[in-house]
Amino acid sequence: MGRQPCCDKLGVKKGPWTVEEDKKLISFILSNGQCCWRAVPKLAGLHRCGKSCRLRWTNYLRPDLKRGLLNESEEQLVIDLHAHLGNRWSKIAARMPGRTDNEIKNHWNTHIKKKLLKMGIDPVTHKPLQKETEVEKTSSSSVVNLLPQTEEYNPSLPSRTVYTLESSEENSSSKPSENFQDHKIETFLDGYSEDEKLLSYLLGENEAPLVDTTTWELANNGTSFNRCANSFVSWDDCTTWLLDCQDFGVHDFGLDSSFNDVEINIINMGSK
DNA sequence: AAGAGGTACAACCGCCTGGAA
DNA sequence: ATTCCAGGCGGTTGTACCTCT
Repeated sequence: MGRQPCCDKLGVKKGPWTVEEDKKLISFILSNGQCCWRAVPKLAGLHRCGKSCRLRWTNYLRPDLKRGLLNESEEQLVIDLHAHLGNRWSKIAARMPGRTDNEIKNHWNTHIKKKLLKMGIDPVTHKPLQKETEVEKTSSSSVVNLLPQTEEYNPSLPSRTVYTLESSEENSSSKPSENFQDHKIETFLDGYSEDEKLLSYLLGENEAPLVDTTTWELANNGTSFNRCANSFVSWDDCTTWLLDCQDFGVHDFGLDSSFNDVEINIINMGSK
């Protein structure tokens, strides 16, 4: 007996979400909060699987998402977290407010993995690739000095992966030098200090204060829904339709003056 | 200008887990 | 103790977009 599908496959729409569908989903979540995803499509008037709705919300529509490419500091944090946690993207994402597991996973697979390989670092073990190391030994290149010096894994201490990523431009146009190495380490340490707090939670089972006030201050200062200004290119009119929220009920919740209040509402709903 | 190949990322699939009955 | 189910997770796929030739 096979597992029962999460929803009736017949009549369930697949593929990219339309603006109309997004509107419906947002409207529903704002009105009812996040509960019982299986019921959401029906109640929200969507011909989608509940799972699909949850994914769309958590990965794309949530107001606290940052959007846009990960910056250097974030990339570095991902690498460090990955060194400790492996492919546990949700755990990694939990340490990076505003980022989703899917986003981090995609970024890892498309950017970071390649960069590490290019640097002769095994993206799985975070150690120098065997082949590369041997080659480097014989060629006496200084690049070998830039390979990660990951400490022995110790559950009580966060180890550091001491290398930094270099851009492909850097990689292709400049030869490694001592200065370059220093710069890389400096860059890493700069980024690391910001992330020290988060990293301190890495190896313990105690959860970090994942959603801290700063995360939501982001929402409060009006930047959380500006994804169109960053990279949310598919919604040319994203602000327009948000302003049109009154058409689908935001009015009813006294949220028509400011979407930041809506976001705060979501926080409250989520914390219930 | 057009086709081929590469890249980025949204979305889907199927398995796993934990809680409720 | 067992079964069922919703939600969560990680791997993979599909496709739009970009770059190169």
